[in-house]
Amino acid sequence: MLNKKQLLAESVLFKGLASPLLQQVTDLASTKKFHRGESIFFEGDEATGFYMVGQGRVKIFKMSLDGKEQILHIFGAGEPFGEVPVFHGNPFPANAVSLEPSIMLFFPRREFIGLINSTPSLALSMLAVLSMRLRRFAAQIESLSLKEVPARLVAHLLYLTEEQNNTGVVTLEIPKGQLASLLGTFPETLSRIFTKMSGEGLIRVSGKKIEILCYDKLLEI
Amino acid sequence: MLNKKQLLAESVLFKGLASPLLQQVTDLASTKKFHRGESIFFEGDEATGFYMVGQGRVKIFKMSLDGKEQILHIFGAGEPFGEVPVFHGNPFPANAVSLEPSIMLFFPRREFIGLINSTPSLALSMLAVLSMRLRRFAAQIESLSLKEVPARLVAHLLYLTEEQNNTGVVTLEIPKGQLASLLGTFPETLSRIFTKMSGEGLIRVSGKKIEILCYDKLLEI
DNA sequence: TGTATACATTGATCTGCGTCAAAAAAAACG
DNA sequence: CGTTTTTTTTGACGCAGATCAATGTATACA
Repeated sequence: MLNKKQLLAESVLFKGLASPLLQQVTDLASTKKFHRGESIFFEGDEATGFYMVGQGRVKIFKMSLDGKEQILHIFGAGEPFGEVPVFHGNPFPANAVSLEPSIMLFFPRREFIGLINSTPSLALSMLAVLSMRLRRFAAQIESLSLKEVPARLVAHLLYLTEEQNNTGVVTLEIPKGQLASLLGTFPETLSRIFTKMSGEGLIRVSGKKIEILCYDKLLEI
Repeated sequence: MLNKKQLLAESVLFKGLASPLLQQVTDLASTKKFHRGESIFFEGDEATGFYMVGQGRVKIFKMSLDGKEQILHIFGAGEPFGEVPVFHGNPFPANAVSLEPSIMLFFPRREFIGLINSTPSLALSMLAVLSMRLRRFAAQIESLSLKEVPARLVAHLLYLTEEQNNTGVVTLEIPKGQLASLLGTFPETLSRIFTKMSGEGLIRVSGKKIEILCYDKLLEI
């Protein structure tokens, strides 16, 4: 089972909230299970509230007419998603599917806005979350239009090393095909780049483990 | 001269604010003039507050090491910019330069946060603004990675037609080279696409005026 | 443990568009 | 107005990476 209150207390959004308020938030959230590959919402759906990952992972993505997808985010436990339409009333701007068996918390729009109205610190947390996302998006746009694919891959690997605060070995938490979509390219291209970089002795790939061999050379890309 | 209070009263951010509060906001904002091409802030600068366009236009953009630029936004009168770092404390994530002789209003961070703390409706307006931007960014990312340049141009033209709620003739408010950067491409490429589409009888270009000749065919792209 | 499904790699080909160069057109400005 | 500066257009060329097709390798699930 999932300890809702503890999860919420540790999330960016509700961290530092006074205990009675936290209880209020906890009561507000309903939970729902999703299995791997199941859709949570679609682009264009009316948004009656937003979600937070309780357990598992979600992928947020856009889709073109001919079925190509571009991943916008991948979120894990404690991260809110689908909050954007809550504040301007439009429908969801992208799709969400569960990447694995997951539990999602759902916060109904109207009640949540009420809560924000009476809790300035919550409003500020939410502003911080949205600001951080805008930052990431700006970086992603920069990346897509100013860098070529190898550079995007390197940036992502370095980002992962930092996130997994570690020793030169990063673990991909998504299949390589999905990573390709996240980087705005295709599985074939990504695969070729992996082999090329391995050949040059920059990295060593084995399954989902990637070893960073030559940190300096990577930075040059 | 610029009527600060009236401008603010009509801006998305402060619209609907009670008069005494509006006065408070007005007093908070200092004004500064910029001439065409002048920088307002740089990526990486510490952010002590945010801005709003009083008069003129700003371009918000990222720059690669070798000098290529990708425009993220172009803002006109009444639109706030540089608000993102206010809420998470990091430096500015992009550059801002004035596109023409402009007047900018500046809101110091600390005081503004204080104001939000005591004005829930202001917090909600700000949340709405940030949400809208996230939406646009998501669309831009989709566009960059899933569509080719002609499709991006068409999308932009249709967006302009709507914004200028009019009769099949849109006016570009920026030079074509800048438009290229906004679309994530280069002046040469954009120029070629314009000639091609003119040749096909889809549009008619003369200077900054673009006439939409065949609405339906454009939609197919 | 075998079989089905998803994921990954490799090769061959094609093309959109970035890049360099240079001229023409338009706009800015004294 | 004429001159300078900026913007736009045209041409030739090359390459990163998308696309098609086929095979090899993990992973799931009965």
